[in-house]
Amino acid sequence: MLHSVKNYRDTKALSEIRKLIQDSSIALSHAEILSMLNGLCDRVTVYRILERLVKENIIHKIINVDGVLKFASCNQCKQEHEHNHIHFSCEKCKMVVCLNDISPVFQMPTSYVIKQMNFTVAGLCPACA
Amino acid sequence: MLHSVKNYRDTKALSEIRKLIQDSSIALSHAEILSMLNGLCDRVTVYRILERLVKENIIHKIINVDGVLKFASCNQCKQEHEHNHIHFSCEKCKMVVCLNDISPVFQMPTSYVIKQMNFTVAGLCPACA
DNA sequence: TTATATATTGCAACTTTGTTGCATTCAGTG
DNA sequence: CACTGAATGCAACAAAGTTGCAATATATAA
Ligand SMILES: [Mn+2]
Ligand SMILES: [Mn+2]
Ligand SMILES: [Zn+2]
Ligand SMILES: [Zn+2]
Repeated sequence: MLHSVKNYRDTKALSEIRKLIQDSSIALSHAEILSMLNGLCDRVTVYRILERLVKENIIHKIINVDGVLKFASCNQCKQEHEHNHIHFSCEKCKMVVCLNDISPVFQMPTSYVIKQMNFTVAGLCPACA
Repeated sequence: MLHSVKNYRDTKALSEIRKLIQDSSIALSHAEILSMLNGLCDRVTVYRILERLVKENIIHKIINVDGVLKFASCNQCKQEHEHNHIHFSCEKCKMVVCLNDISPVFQMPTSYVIKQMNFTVAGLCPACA
């Protein structure tokens, strides 16, 4: 399934980055991932691998309220990213976590076509409150 | 009320930027504001004025799904920013609008302290759909 | 009106984040 | 092993945002 559309190749950097994100309980930024890799690959490669993992629906992007981009594993996403859940961002320890089972309910005017959503709530996490 | 805490001064750039944002039906980015000012002031000054207007609860920041930062007038914000409404972002014409009367309903675990929210829905606006 | 204090600005320099082109390397296949 | 093109590293670039400091302009007092 990973190599369905294009002839993707399994590289050391790819599997390492995927493992980092999947094993993390919180969402990670490009900078955090790069430093955790300890020089395994170039920063441009990290950008390209993240872009690829997003395209393959293995991870998803989270834009934080402070503008920092973070990445987390996808849980229910199959054909398309389905991110109707809330992302919580701690203002103190800066961690970002997916609250996969909390989906806000709202009613849009019918004239709008919805393609993606990003719900971010910021404040203090249980550890910092 | 503008000069309550600090001795703020009323400058040409400040009033011009405030007017631009208040007269706009859609949220504006730093770059958009800068170009609309037509060389009235330096780009650093725009950053500083936007920061100040946010601090004074006159405008609020919107982080778009594509990571672009936009600014819009505050409607109901008094002491603190109260942004429980949805921001819609059109993927085609790139406009961002506050849907002030659409507030998502959701239930957070009690262990989290909520300080701010950012709800962005992207897709096609009525004009582009 | 003029003088004064300091808030605000412009400019240069810098950082961070993200992108692109191209030569080189390496994973997958026969 | 040899071949093909996907993946990588590197340099160069662009956009966005920050900081320090000297110069300027606003509010207020004299
Ligand atoms: Mn998520
Ligand atoms: Mn808004
Ligand atoms: Zn925390
Ligand atoms: Zn549109």
